[in-house]
Amino acid sequence: MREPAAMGRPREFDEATALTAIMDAFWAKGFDATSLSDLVAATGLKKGSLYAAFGDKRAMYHQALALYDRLWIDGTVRGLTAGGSPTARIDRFLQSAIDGAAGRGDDRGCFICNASIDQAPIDPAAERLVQASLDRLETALADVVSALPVTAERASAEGARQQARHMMAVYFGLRVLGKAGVRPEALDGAKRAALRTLVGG
Amino acid sequence: MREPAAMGRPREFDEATALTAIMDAFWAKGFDATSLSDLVAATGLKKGSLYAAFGDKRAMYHQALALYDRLWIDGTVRGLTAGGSPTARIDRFLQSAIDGAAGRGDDRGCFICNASIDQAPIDPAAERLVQASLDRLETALADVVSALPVTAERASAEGARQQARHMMAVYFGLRVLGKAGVRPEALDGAKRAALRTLVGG
DNA sequence: GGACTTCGTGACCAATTGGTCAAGAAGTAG
DNA sequence: CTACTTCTTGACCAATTGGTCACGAAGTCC
Repeated sequence: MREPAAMGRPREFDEATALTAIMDAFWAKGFDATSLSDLVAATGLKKGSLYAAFGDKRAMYHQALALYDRLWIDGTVRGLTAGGSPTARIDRFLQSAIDGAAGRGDDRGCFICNASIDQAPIDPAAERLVQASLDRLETALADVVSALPVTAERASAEGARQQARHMMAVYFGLRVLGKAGVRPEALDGAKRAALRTLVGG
Repeated sequence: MREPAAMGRPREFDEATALTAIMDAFWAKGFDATSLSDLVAATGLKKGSLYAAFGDKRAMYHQALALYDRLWIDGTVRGLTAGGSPTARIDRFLQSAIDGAAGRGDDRGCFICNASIDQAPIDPAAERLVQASLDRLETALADVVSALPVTAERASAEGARQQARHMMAVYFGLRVLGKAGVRPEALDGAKRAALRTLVGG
C-alpha cells in the first residue's frame, strides 16, 4: 500500500487502463481463445511489460475478473438498491441481460457468466472470484425481494432468498439465450413471465 | 445414403462410437480447450483417420453438437412429453440441470449451454445447431405449459410461450450457477421458487 | 555528478497447435 | 492373381502458443 516509494524508472503506462484493456479482451473471447498476442494488441504493451506488471496469463485473467466485479457488479448492485419500485429495479436488472445480448454491437454478454462456464470448473481461483460476485448479486437481490409487498411465499427470509436465487437464474438464463442468438422479443417474453411471479400472492 | 457400396479397405473403427468420444471431449472442455491430441487420445484413432472421417476440428465440433441433440435433447424432450403431471415433468426438467451440476463426477453441464457461451457468437453453424436444439426444447416446454390448469396468464398461446421461455431461462440459469459451483440446495431453492410460478392464478 | 534500481525492448525458447501427405496395408471386384 | 479403391500410419509442416531473459534506456537518491 505504499503510494510514494518508486525508486528507479517509473512505469510509462497506466496500469489501470491496461488492465481494463485486458479485461475487455478476456471478456470478449474467454480465457482460452485470448492469446498473449491478443493481450499485447489490446494494451499496446510488449509481452515483457505485461508479465512484469501483471504476472502470467492466468493472473491477468483473475485480475480482469476482479476488475469486472468492481466496475460492473458494483454498478448492477447499485442499480438494484435504488431507483424506482422494487419491481422496477428487478425489471431493470433483467432487462440489462437482454440489452447486452442480441442487440448488435455488444455480444460479450456477462463476464461472470462466461467465466462460470469456461473457467470456474477448472480454475479454483476463478471460481472463488465468480462466487464472490454471485454472492453480492444474490444479497442485493434478496434485499429487493424483501422490499416487495409481503406474500405468504416470501414471508420468511428463506422464501425471499429463494425468490432472489430464482431471479439470478433467470438473469443468467437470459444471458445464455442471448448469446445463443435468441431474439430480444423472445427474451422479453421470458422476462415478463418471470416478473409476473413477483406480484401475485 | 448408400449403405452397401464400400469398395476398398473398410474402416476399422466404428464411426458412431468415435463421434461419441469426440462429443464427450468437446462437451467437457469446450472447443478451444480441446486440442487435436485430446481428440486423438479420446478416440484412440490417429489424426489422419480423424480428418478423413470427420473433416477438420470445426466440422468435428458441429457433428458433436448434432449428436448431442440426438442423444440428450431428444431424451429431455421425451421426458417432457410423458410421465407424470405437467408440473412434475417441468420439475424433472429443472432438476436435471441441478443433478448434472455440483453433484460430483459430472461437471460438464449442458453441451448446448456451453456452446451458446463460447461458440455460438463466433460460429454461425454452431449457432444454428444450438438454436435448433433450443427450439425443440421450447416447443416441448410450451406443450407442457399448455397442459397445466388454465389461468388468465396462460390463456393465450402467447402466454404459454412466455412461460415456456421463462422455464428455459431458469434451466440455463441453473446450469450456469451449477458450473459456478453454487450449492445444490441453493439451486433447489431457485427451482422451487420458479415452479411455484406455475401453479397459482 | 555517480550509484543504484526499475522499466522497456526485442531476441529467443521449447512445446504445442491444427493440418497435410506419401507410402504401405488391407480390403473388394473382376 | 490382378487391378483398383480405400484406409492406416507416422513423418512432416509452418505457425502460434505461453513464457524468459539480457541489455540498454530512464529514471531516483545522495
